[in-house]
Amino acid sequence: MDLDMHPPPQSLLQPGQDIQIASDIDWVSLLSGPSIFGDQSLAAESTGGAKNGRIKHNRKASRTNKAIPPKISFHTKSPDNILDDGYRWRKYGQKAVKNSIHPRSYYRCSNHTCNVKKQVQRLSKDSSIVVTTYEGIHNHHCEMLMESLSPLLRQLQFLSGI
DNA sequence: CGCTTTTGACCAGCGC
DNA sequence: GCGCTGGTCAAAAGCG
Repeated sequence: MDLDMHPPPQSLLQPGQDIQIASDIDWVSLLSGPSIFGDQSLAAESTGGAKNGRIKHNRKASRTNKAIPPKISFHTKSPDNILDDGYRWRKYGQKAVKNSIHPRSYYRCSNHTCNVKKQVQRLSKDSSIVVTTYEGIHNHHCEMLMESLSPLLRQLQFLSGI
């Protein structure tokens, strides 16, 4: 499998942060299908309809289907909501979610040509755990990321081979 | 001045 | 059909 994705490298984490790939991940389904946290809660790449003439994307396509971009979720033990993964993110929304006292934040890659999104939410059970879900693949490189990515990438490739 | 964050409104999907 | 929910938009405000 080609692991062309860019999870947050550990070397970029702040001291005290403890990154942990979500437990019991089925890597195959994770990389090709719905999120491990449930399609309903985290799926919605292309959403849509129109708002005052605005064109939105087709949400149904993402719910029912098939062409879902890869999603990678991380559990990160950190006091900070923002996991510094080397990329620049622009926040475009925040929502209170059901069954959680913590709001979910929505970010997009600041690179205009890059369509990657991520969602950040704290676990209601354990406020110190931040769940970061990446959706899509960066179509550009980040030097800071690439420098430090190698060790984790090797680990991911190992895991994907299991 | 350009970029980011905040925040309320809007929309579609889903369950009933 | 209606209400709930999650995801997105976009204007305004904030910041360096």
